[in-house]
Amino acid sequence: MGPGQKTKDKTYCYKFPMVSVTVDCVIFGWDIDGLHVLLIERGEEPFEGQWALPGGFIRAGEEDLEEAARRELFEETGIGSPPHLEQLGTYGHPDRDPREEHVITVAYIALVKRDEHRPQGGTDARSAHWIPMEEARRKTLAFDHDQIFSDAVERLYNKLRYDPLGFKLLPNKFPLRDVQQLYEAAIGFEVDKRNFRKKLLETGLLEDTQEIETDVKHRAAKLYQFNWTAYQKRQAEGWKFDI
Amino acid sequence: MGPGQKTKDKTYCYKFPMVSVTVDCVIFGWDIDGLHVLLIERGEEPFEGQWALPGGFIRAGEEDLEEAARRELFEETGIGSPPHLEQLGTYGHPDRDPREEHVITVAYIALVKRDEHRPQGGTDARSAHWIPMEEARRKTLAFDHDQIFSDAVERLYNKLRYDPLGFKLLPNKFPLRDVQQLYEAAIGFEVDKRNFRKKLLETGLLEDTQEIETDVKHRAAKLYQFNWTAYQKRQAEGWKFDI
DNA sequence: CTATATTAGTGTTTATACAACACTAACTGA
DNA sequence: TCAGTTAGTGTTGTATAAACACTAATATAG
Repeated sequence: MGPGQKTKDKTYCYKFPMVSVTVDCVIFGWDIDGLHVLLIERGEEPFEGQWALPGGFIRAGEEDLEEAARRELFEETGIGSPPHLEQLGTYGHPDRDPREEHVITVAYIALVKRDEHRPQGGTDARSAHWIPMEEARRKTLAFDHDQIFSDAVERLYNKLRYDPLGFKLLPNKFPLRDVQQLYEAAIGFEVDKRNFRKKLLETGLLEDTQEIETDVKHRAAKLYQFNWTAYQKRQAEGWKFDI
Repeated sequence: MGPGQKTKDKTYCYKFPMVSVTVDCVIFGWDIDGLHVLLIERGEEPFEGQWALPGGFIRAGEEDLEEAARRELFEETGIGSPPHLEQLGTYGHPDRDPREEHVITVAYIALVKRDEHRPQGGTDARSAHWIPMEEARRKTLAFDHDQIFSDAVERLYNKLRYDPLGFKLLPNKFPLRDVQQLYEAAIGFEVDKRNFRKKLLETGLLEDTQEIETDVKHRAAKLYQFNWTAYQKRQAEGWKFDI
């Protein structure tokens, strides 16, 4: 298994048939009216015109998988370092791409804050849009992206329970109501306000910023922020977040 | 990005540099004296003579990733359909393989039962051995296999708590003591026998086989078996295993 | 065959965590 | 000033988890 030989006509040759490797991103963003996911309308075949997850081929020999995901994310959202990025899994059925070659994809989950995202048209004649979760679930996505998307949603929903991941979707300063709404959207049912706030606050990781909401048509709520450094310290001592 | 062109001198040519894709398996087996992992001694460069996880290149265009893992597992252990096989993650740093090309690997975790495994020498002039966990942890493995191995151990240990995965490492019929020992080995501390047995039995998923141990130098314990079909039914109703 | 050693097997009590529940306070806008 | 809307706050019952020690069965050695 030798390295690819570059020939005169700019092709790369190998002793065995190779697979192509892409990186696809499931980018979640929390907005005023719920959880959204970033989808693109494909500008080229296959699946031209259909909705898909943003992604692209990795640059062999040049970048790590996570670097490729970060690059992809930047191209679509303008966000260089997302608050959260994790590998979801790798999908490699030989027929998952209708083109002749075998294309496997490494899927990543990215979370971005609604107050950091600068809306941005995609490159490559494909346009990126924030799609509300319910709407996204109803769409049929290109390739096996339906599978990837539903795996990502499941992972996100489970992980919210034992990882303070959710705060990475919120602005830096937020009212407790927003936290509750995010969790309720995630787990799919409503929870008791008093119990939820009690549990949140008794972690000791939420700091009262002494500020309150503005531009609101009723009593303004206090704004809190999540203390990430304290969380890391606690985590290092073996403490587990659980909500 | 066109498919590879096969030329007369048996090479496959592409317009872009490609990455090679391998599948590596972390195969766990529970034996009379604890948890073991299957490692091979590499028979060829790079890292000749060093310990490594079993693995190999995938057959582009022919097989799915899981198929490749299953094939690899069969070659090493003779086990065709492992009781458990799951994807761990994909590792793709451009320099993780000292050879010139970019090799990414999709890592799998496999669990096999001690009473099903037929010990088997590996192929390719490399020999496979069951290594006790403590010993394996002390070894320096080839490539980035130390990282993969420790990620696998962490995943296994966490997952045992909320998935009856552990029973896939035990023989079909087992005394409750063995279950407790497995869990204690996994979580790293001892638990109370009465509480453990109570919790285990009140799931209703363990059936008394009416048999007892033999060849034991003291009072023989009852043998139980895990009712997988009942478990699947309960799981479908939303019930969660938790021990 | 008796004594000793080894592991199997069994309930209760206490502490802790979770779940259910309803009102007053603050602010906005008509 | 009144009506509408959301913020904010404790207690009590219930379920789950944790702590704890003895008797029963069998093997083996003397």
